[in-house]
Amino acid sequence: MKSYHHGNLKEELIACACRLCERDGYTKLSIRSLAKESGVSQTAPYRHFETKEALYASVAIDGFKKLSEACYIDTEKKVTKKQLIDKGCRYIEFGLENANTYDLMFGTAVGNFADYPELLDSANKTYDNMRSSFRKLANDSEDIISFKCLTLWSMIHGLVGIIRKVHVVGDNLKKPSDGPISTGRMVADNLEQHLDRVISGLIQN
Amino acid sequence: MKSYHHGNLKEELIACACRLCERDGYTKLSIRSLAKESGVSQTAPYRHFETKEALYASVAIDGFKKLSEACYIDTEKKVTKKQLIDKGCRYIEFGLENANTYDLMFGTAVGNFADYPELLDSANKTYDNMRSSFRKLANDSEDIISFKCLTLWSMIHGLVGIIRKVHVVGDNLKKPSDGPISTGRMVADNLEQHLDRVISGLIQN
DNA sequence: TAATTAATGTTAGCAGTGTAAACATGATAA
DNA sequence: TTATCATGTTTACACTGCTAACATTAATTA
Repeated sequence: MKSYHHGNLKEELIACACRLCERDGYTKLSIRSLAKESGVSQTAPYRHFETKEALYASVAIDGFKKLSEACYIDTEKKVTKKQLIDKGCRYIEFGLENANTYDLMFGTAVGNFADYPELLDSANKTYDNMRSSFRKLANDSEDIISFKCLTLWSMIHGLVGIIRKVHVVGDNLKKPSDGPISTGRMVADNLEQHLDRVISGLIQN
Repeated sequence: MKSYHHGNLKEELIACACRLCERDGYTKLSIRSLAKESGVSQTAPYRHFETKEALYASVAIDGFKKLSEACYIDTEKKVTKKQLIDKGCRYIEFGLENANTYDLMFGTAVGNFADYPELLDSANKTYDNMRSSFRKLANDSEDIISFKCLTLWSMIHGLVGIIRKVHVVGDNLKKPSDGPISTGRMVADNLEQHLDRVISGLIQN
């Protein structure tokens, strides 16, 4: 016989939300279905999340922690170009393999990260590690580090978006020899080489 | 006295949807509110759009046309580096000034562009003009053109996303000297210079 | 021109949503 | 032991996308 109090509802809701968000996309997620999945009444989640956005924030936090982990570089030790290329690859792989979660993290589901300090913190940590990597890689001024870091970040972030869009499109298209489809596939299939070229260019300048 | 038939409902719905999507974000848009705005019954829009996604597609088509126009380069004539930098700037400006529409265009609101041939077409045209620009700028192989084009596209697409996220975050934060906030602002404020560096690197290699 | 059909509108209704208010239960602190 | 407070439930409201059945008018055809 189950007790009136769940005991571990918040964690279970987050875990469940993470799973469903990734499976169906965050737009398909409803608080009610989530409650049902956890065997609890429709409005029970509101004891743990003020709004749906707060629930999204929790899922995003989990996502940023996993992303950070997936592409972490130990910046105490020496950092090599190869490591940075690898970091970029793993970032992009995360974005492609956790596409729906990635949307949640970088889309407009959570309007303002500052409303959720832990989210802001976990997002910043992801960026900080990339920045530290650049700082360790070459003896540049802070301005140059900013430039290089944002260039790479925008590149890999953009690649995630573009490759996905292009793949989705490509699946139902007689592919033109010239359009974004073949290009997207090409880059996705040669990710490491592509990043090598970009990062090499960045390091030299 | 107004007639039973509206006469121009589809166009009015699209125009209205474009306006509301940009103002409030596409998630806030409802078919019902749209119908009310156009002075027509709740379900009248279903005579012109099978689903809400189809309506989104129409808004996205309009967005891609405007984006294409905003950063068009005449690739019949000679193309200069300066023009390409300018193209990138105007692309990013479009993304920032029409942020909500841009989300709709590049997010998951429309699952598969191939379901809406006109959308696929207008999206491809945007890309094609950038590709043609690169082709005109230097005498590279098609593979190299693909590489350069996708690099730049990902960069500017990524910049739109990152700058926005960073700005939203930044507005409510004691800015750390090291985090993404100051970086994002810096780049947004020096967009032309930033793009110059990236594109110059691309052209030389 | 008259009759028929197709396009475009309306009304009513279903199942689902986020969220607030009032109430119930039971763990924890006084 | 009792009072409080966190956490659960029930009920309800206003909203959503979408379907089915019906109404009106424009377009097509006999």
